[in-house]
Amino acid sequence: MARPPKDVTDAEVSILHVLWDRGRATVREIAEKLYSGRSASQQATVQKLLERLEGKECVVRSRETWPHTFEPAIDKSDLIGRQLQLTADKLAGGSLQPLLTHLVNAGGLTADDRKALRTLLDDLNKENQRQPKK
Amino acid sequence: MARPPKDVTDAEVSILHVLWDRGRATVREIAEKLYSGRSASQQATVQKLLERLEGKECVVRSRETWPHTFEPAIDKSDLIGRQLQLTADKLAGGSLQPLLTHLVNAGGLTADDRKALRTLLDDLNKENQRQPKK
DNA sequence: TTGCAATTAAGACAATTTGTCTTTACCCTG
DNA sequence: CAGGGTAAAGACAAATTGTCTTAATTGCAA
Repeated sequence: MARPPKDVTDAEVSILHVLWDRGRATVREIAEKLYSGRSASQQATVQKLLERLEGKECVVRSRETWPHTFEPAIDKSDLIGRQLQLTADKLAGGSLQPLLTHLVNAGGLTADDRKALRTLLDDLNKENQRQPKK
Repeated sequence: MARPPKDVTDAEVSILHVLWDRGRATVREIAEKLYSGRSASQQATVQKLLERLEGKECVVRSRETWPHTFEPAIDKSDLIGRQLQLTADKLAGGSLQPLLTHLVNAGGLTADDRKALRTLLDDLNKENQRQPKK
């Protein structure tokens, strides 16, 4: 019945992609980009989606400007992380490790990718030494 | 055709978890496990969810037995992979790499996670050595 | 064999989600 | 102040989701 507040929907993500690209945009600009048109109803759709994104605190609306301008309030990488955690909660008891395993095994990593990953791990370990467990 | 298998809902996943644990189960067993009860309606709910899972080809029903028994038709890791690909499609242009990057450098990993990842990388390197490309 | 209790099948149901659109009120600039 | 563009509010249908009801089947025990 009551579905847990699902994350950001597809249409909303498409809006976010425009904002991530431009940094800031008006309803009209977004509508032109997404629908290659600006009929009243299309703009209203964008307006509604932005309103919902605002409610989810994924965009910030500047009401001082006219027309209002919108900025993303969340990074693409944050959204990726959120989505990954959702997947982990749903399928792996909340642990991200199984996702990692899958990505490394099936992610099509090149030798260079693996090398870079290893370096990253080394850095993380170093950092962890300096700041041991709390 | 090869229409991407539809997404699996939360209630459906909880059914799959039971099946992954037991390997095979009847409606009644699943209902008892999930709802700690076996009222008619609860079993009907499980029945319906299994029917939908069957439609999504996520479980196999054995109609020769009575009552019917059900087996998972998809691994947990397959489902994880499917979900990861969905996330990649939605947020990373279909590439899994950004998800990996995020997992590694966004700090969600424990020391054990990192250790496990390092082992994974070792295995990949070993495998790669057998087929050297210079 | 019959009758019963469990199981299956079919589908009704409300609550929610989602993307879209309509309507109305609002703000600016010419 | 008039008009076009914009915002706000919300209506809308279609689809989803989890649950439940009813009816038809099944296998077993009496």
